[in-house]
Amino acid sequence: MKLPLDFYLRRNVVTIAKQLLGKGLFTKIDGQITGGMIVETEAYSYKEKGCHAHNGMTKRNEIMFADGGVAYVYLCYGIHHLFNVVTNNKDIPHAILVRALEPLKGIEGMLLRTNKEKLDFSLTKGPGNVSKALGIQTKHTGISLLSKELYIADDGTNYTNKQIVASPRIGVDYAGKDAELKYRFYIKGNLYVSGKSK
DNA sequence: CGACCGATCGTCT
DNA sequence: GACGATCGGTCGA
Repeated sequence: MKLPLDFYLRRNVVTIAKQLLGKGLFTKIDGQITGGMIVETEAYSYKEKGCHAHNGMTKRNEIMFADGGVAYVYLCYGIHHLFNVVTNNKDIPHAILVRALEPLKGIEGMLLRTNKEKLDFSLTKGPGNVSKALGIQTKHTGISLLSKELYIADDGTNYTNKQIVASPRIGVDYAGKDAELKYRFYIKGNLYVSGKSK
């Protein structure tokens, strides 16, 4: 079952970021489904400096100002396509960066996209790797998360606060004080969470 | 291990 | 013209 639109339209981006843990993120490209379970997310709100939309709308972040339930994909460092979930209602730019998955489906296809020989933790660990493995690119910006090509599924898995770790976000030093916000969430002990042993 | 570095380009100032 | 919501490799201790 795909997550319903209502899921994304709620106000509290932190709540949604936590609830996305355990959900399935999949793409269907050229008839092949690839994807896995979300194990790590980061919340971004226009109210804090870490967020691309903090200083208002630009060409790049325009889609964050749309109603939730769509994808925001942008190019980072000229190399990596980073995938975000847009949440909240029109004109209230919130987004959730998906930082890591546990591979579930189409592993062969994901290995091909990433030029890997066999499955290891690096396949879908880290936001750049997630997008590469699933074939997500900036052209997918604006696509509905209930679409056929790109969607988030709910198999009923929910994690409790006890199983979720909150920590500061990665790579947002430029946000000053807001870099300290514990807006990064991951499933405790999951081996695909970024930043641990390779 | 940790620190550093190169790749690579669209976006914003 | 500078700089990333990154990654993987290399180098030195």
